[in-house]
Amino acid sequence: MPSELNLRISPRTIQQQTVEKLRLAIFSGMFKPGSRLVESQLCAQLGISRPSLREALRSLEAERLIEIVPNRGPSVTELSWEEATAIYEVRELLEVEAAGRCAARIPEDQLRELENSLLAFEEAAASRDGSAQVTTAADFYSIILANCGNPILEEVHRGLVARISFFRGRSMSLEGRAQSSLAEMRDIFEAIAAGNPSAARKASRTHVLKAKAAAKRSMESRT
Amino acid sequence: MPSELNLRISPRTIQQQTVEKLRLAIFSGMFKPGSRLVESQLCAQLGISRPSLREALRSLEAERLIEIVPNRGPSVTELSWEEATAIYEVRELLEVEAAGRCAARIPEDQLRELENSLLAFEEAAASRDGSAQVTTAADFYSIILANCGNPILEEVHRGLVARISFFRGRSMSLEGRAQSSLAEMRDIFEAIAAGNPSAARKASRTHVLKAKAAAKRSMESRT
DNA sequence: TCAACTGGATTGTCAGACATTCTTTCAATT
DNA sequence: AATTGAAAGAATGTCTGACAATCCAGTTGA
Repeated sequence: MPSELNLRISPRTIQQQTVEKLRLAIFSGMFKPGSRLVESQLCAQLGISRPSLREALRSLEAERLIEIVPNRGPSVTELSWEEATAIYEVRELLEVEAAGRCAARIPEDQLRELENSLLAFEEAAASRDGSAQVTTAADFYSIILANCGNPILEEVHRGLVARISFFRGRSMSLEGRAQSSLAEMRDIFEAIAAGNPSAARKASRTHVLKAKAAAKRSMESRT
Repeated sequence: MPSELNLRISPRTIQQQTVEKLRLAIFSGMFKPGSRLVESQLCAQLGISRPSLREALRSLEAERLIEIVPNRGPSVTELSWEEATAIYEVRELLEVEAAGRCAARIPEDQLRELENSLLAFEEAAASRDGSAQVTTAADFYSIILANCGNPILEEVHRGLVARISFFRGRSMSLEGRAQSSLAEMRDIFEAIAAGNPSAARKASRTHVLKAKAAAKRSMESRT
């Protein structure tokens, strides 16, 4: 019996549920960047006590999704364009590597999953449902990162992408961005399906660079 | 006046101090990987209340330095060699990139700082003081990462290096490792001083790979 | 107009409490 | 003898309530 298999079933603690709910609230734009999070209000809304909430907030702080200034309390992290650029650059580094590795080692069934997620994004892109576009695109990357063979790469990437969720949401709603994004993702998929690492890397790099450019445009156009 | 300059002075909260103390305790090996951290004991030792401690623990959990299993409490994260390998690989990715960028843009005064830190490591290497070796080597990388022009790269790198502190401590005490490490770091320094990015990248890659190999040896030799 | 002040709101921190869950021990049964 | 089951003790998850320190905004006074 493989000793590494962890069969422990973890009860979902209030802290975990709170982190997840708040994270989603931030991703969905319910809490906008810069807005303050008042503890007493959140406690009431979530129906939990202050100690539990504060634990959850510390987790989110460590993820850099919120900032906690002593004696002023938590607020949703506001990313400057410089910081966002820095994140896109590191994301490029990681994602390109992951795409390359993925092309060399993805198993057949996962490749089909990847194709399905691409189709799902295609549908979302046609539907103009911004939220669905962001979600399905995220699924697509997830599969690539999950199959790159390096869980740390995956973990770090997820953390970074989470921090630019705000930009991703905006840029995806840019005129024509979803369609060109689809074309880029198709290129990535085909390179991976063909088992061609260098092509996958190239396509992936192109995609991230264009995503960054789109994010920048979306920032400049409507403040 | 530059509006980005944040002049706010933050009072150091108990939570922050606790995180720092516990982090140091883990780095120094005072709390060994896998060992349980009992809340009541830590509260007594640190002289703080349980809510404050638990907030600090959540921060450390998010940094992956400890793990908190529901109803079992926190324990110091125990890294398998596979996970450590994955971290070394991502570290390579980041550090190589940073060294390359650093070579192209480091200012004169920082270069001198880098040289000083190299000298400090040289001294530590001669002294056989393991703890000083780890510290001074970390300073050396810090300066490189701080001058790569990408704060996110720096941040992610710091987080990863923190997680393999245990391995670093062990491998540095390996016979002759400090000396060869010194030679590798000198190569990196010279490439950066010469403003030669590709040489810096190459030297940096060599260094990380050898560090990984040394860590592996140290794991195999003594349990 | 500007500076100082004051009051309310919010956070940082603590103490204490209790139900739930885990761990260990020990007895009982097969 | 080995395994199962029960019980006690310890540790965690969570809540309530409290209070001092700090921040913020609006008011007052110069």
